Amino acid sequence: MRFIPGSGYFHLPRSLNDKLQTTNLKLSYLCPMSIVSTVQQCTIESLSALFNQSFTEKDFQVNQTKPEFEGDYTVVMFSLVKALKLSPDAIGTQLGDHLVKNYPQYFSAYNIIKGFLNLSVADAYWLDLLQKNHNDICYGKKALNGKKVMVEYSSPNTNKPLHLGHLRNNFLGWSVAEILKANGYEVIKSCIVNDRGIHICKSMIAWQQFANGATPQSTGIKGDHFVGDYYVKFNDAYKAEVDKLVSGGMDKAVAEKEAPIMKATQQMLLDWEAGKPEVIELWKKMNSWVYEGFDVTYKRIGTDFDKMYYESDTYLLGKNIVQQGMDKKVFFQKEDGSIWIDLTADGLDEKIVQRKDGTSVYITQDIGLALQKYEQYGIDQSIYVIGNEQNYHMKVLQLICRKLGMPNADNIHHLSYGMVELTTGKMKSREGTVVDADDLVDEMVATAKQHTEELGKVKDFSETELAELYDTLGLGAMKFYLLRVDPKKTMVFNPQDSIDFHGFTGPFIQYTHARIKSILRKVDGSSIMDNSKTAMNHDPSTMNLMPLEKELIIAAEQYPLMLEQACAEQNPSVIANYIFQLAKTFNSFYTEHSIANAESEAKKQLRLQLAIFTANIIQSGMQLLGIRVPERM
RNA sequence: GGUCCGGUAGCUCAGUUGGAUAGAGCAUCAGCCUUCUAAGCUGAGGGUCAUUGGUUCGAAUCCAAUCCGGAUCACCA
Repeated sequence: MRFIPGSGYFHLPRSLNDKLQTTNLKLSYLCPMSIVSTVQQCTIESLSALFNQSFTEKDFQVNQTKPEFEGDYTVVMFSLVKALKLSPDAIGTQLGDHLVKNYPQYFSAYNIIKGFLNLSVADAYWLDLLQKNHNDICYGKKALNGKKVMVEYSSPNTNKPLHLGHLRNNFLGWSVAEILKANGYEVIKSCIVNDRGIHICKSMIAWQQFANGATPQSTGIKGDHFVGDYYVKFNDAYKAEVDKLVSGGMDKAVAEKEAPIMKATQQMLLDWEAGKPEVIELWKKMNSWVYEGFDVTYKRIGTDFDKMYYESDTYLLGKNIVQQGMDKKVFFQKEDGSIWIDLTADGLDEKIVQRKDGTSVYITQDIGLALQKYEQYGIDQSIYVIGNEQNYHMKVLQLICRKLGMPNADNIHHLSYGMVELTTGKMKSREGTVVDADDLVDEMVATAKQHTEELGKVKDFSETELAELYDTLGLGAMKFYLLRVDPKKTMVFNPQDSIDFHGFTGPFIQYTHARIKSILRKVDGSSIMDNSKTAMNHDPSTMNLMPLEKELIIAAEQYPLMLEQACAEQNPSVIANYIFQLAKTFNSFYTEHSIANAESEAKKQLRLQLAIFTANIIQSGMQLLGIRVPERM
């Protein structure tokens, strides 16, 4: 899963070069290799020349040099000591000499401190990199690789509106899909809607009993919230009925089954499965209300899908698979007729795959849908963005698929993300502590409005421009807040932190972008084009990079690697952390050095290129997180 | 109880294919706007990397045990 550096065009083995002639992968090799890979390759070649021994990039470590030492990248000597039978410093001296002598285009100097070989990368290398890439809006992205991936995410229930937990799922799924695209994969974003079942019937029954024909239109309530309200009403009524039965002397467990509203709900589920027209009609009507509401929310938060699956269509899938499993003796039948799989040998339990009444359970549907996805799209990988509470379920799903010998079994991947908790603990719908998605978006946008008005920098904006800016900032803050944390970890949602627009936040990065754009507006665009090459080429003496200039190029150089790492780990937080680091570096640079009024024309062109490079990467990286960046703010 | 995941600064999080004195943001304190947007920059304080032992030139990172927290182990989805 981890990214392995070293796949650039530099010194490709002959066989691989030959391969490139005949495959469509050619383009992905056209991007220049990273400086880390360059250091590795040069080190390998130097070691071979010096000591006549062959090493691979795994035999030694290349790190970025710590700021307190002179140099840019560091080769750690210790792991070579055994093979070469020399002291770390002796190896370092020979290697450093050889590298600087034989690769002057890459290395300008070296020093050795306690077994660490610190290499200074030649300014010419950085300048070349800057000139070649600063204007490339596709910098770091890869050409199509012919692989197809499906990312299933969001997966809402049609009985209640989206909440904070769904937001993490939506942002994560969307972002991972975009990151995969940027790395050359063809991606199908899909969504399975849980639109049937007992929980859906609960809100239907409650509406029948309490609504008196009210609709979202008649009440002015957004459709998903409207239906969600009846789901709550069901639970209130149900609890009241159970309490009444219990106080009448009934056992609680019995009361929970005997409560009239629950019995009515169960009957409704049977009627639904039997296709009873008035139940189907009500179901369609209420679901359509929910979808109207979801559409508004999805559009607002920027979620989209290429393929929708509905559980009402897929819940019967997998039935024939049960029969196949019986034939293959993967499943077995118990005396009561129910069908199971024994996973105890794999450290799990027995798992039911078909009820005694012949109906299929959740996991069976999932097996069927997994196969359908594969057959419909021929996908190479199938990613499920699902909370870690379902780790066990997904493990079982994959295991069953394997045992059934399904061709797609190994392509299933559970992108398991952690729950979002509140500072007060977990969200609990029963205690009313669930943070509603629509409310949260409104609050973030309102906060953006308030901050913007306080600062008063965009007083000339039109109403439309202002509304767009508030959306950009509010949603940017929210998405960044949820995506900056490693997906697999449980995270805490702190309302105060989430509406902070300073520091490690989306608006901080957006602000950096707006500042750059402000400079670029002030500098005549044509002068950039006309003067850049001539000025910079004619004045090499002023081209000695200052520390912050170099630091910024070094950071920018790492973007392609970050994209690969984010893809390999399916982890947008890699990009969030990186872009923040880049923006921070730019802000230090910005404070220290003037761009428009630089010391010389050459420096001005250099810094303009740096600013453009930074803005392009910020824009590109933020786009992969689903965050827009403003021209002004 | 079985399985899995986690424990790093007051708070929220980086850092984990083993590398130099463990980093950010928030909060606290001290500075910086007649010069490209101060939603910014600079600096200070703040750590038993849960605990103990092991592996080795070197451990927050790998291994073992323990403590603490969470998830899961439904004829629910």
